[in-house]
Amino acid sequence: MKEIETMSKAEWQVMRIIWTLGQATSKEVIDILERKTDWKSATIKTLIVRLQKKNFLKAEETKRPYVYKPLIDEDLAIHQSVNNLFDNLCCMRKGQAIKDLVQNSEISQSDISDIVGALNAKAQTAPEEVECNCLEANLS
Amino acid sequence: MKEIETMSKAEWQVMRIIWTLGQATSKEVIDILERKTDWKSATIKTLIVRLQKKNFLKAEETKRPYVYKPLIDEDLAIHQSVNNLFDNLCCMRKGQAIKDLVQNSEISQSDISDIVGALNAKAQTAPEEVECNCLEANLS
DNA sequence: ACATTTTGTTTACGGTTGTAAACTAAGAAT
DNA sequence: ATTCTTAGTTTACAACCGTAAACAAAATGT
Repeated sequence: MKEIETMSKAEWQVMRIIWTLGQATSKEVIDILERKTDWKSATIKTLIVRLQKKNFLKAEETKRPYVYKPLIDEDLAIHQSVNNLFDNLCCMRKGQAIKDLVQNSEISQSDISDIVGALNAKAQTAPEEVECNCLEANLS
Repeated sequence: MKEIETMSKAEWQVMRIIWTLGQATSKEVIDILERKTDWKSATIKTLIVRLQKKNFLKAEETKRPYVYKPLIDEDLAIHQSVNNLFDNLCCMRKGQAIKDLVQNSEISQSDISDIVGALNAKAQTAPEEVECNCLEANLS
């Protein structure tokens, strides 16, 4: 009884290639991943099949070789994954987790300005302290 | 051949309680999680056992009922999980992912300042653009 | 047309996770 | 001491995941 499909680590690698190329044949995906990883082509085929079953990819089957296209937007997928993970965290600690991410990620000047902008907006209504609700019955 | 143990979603819930309390008996954990979720006590016992096998928890077995204590620091666990997820992402998109997180998380005033501070430091050396390496053979 | 190569489909297998019952041992109550 | 209750251990089972071989169908080369 799973409500929302999630993407496994290996599946992410496949999707990234297809998102970046816009679309791709299995050969393209396999060539790239055989350079990035030590996966066998059979493994990569399995991942493509699973991504289709999960409705993250579709195959254009009008002619061979099939062309695979994403069915989910990359930014949406990122949004869902990241927020899904943050749901696990104590809300009191999310701020520091974000700071840690900032320090450990390469970020462009324009993204930095963007994030600062978002933070300034946030500061208008942000609380002095965020309460930990790890022991509360309450959802989230 | 798994190098680093990961914490599953359900296991996170257990750890959060024990981190917040500092230590806890199984009864305490079960009482709290039975209010937060619809898990049976048997399920929660299983999670506690698995967390011990993964070395995230240890039981103080000197007297009954056992007292369970965390073997991993909460901030370290968060750091590992979050960075592990971010490793899946196209590096070009991490900035926007962080912005999205900022917008969707409750963050305290002091954490906001902290993050802004980190961003300002980052801006000293940040590149104009971050290159996508989704198709590169290169690690990461 | 037939052999070979490429690409897609099916099957496989061990480990993890969500979910939990059953069993056992140790405390508590009478 | 015997029974009830609580807490810890063992077993279970289906879905998902990493990993891949085997098989089938289509395209390509000769």
